[in-house]
Amino acid sequence: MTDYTTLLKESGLKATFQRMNILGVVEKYGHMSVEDIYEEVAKVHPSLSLATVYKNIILMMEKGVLVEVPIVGKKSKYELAKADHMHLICTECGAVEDKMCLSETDAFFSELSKEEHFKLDRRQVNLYGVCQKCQIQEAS
Amino acid sequence: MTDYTTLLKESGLKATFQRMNILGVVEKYGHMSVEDIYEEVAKVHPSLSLATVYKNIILMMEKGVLVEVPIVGKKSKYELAKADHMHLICTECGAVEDKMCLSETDAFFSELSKEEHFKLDRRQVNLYGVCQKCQIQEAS
DNA sequence: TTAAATGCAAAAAATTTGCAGACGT
DNA sequence: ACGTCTGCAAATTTTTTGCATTTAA
Repeated sequence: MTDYTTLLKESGLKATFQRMNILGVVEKYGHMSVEDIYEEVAKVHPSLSLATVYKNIILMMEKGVLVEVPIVGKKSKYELAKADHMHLICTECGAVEDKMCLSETDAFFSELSKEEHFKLDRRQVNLYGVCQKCQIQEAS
Repeated sequence: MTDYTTLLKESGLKATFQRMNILGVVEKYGHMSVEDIYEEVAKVHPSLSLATVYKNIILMMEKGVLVEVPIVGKKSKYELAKADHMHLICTECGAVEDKMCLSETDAFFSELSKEEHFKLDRRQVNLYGVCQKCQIQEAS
């Protein structure tokens, strides 16, 4: 998906240059903090205001276009809303990688929720550790 | 466990009144934000400084006594370090409930990490939804 | 006794707000 | 043309820091 204009309009938002670019960099890099987004979009739009980034992240989250990924010990990152998935988070380099959710584990979570009379809405699975790249660098 | 003095000393920290009380309220309530902790401990120690709470949370996390629980759309909460577990988080009332990790799902995460050459250190499973109590209130 | 911890106040960082002008539809 | 959005600057909120004093061991 790359048609941000349609995505925004369907969400009841105007397709501004700033919003298109926010979505663009988030899709390109996968997971970005507020600062990350600001710095990256400012490259192509130097007059961008940080306040605009904040306002849009909040707005786009409300509209279900962006999703917050809170991370232990760091600032939250944001990603495009997409099919449920898990995150492998490298505690060395900070990289966040998406992994498909495992249908097996999802089944267990659904079942557990049912037992607990908990109306499950959203799962969040983050695995923290050291990615392959950082392991190799450490070894040398 | 209630012997915070031993816990702190074994972690190389002095057992101050402030620290004992921080651990006390965190254990009592389960999951608390920085502000929560400050307000609660200040009740028994009115001269408490918010800076002291911040400093101690950071220190106790470094020593592995406290653990951060980042939550979508809210400030992080903190809990006592304990056996790995998951969280059921109510998006209505904010309650956080601990649930034992499922050995079945853990096995899948370990296996996935191995496949990905990811050195898994810590799992974080948060299920967001509506707790039974809030469902009942909504119905009425 | 002495290194570590506290509390305060000030600084820094992060986020939010209000509003005038610009822009998308 | 209209209502929304942006950018700015100011206000708030959150978190960190430095330092003089106090405290646990």
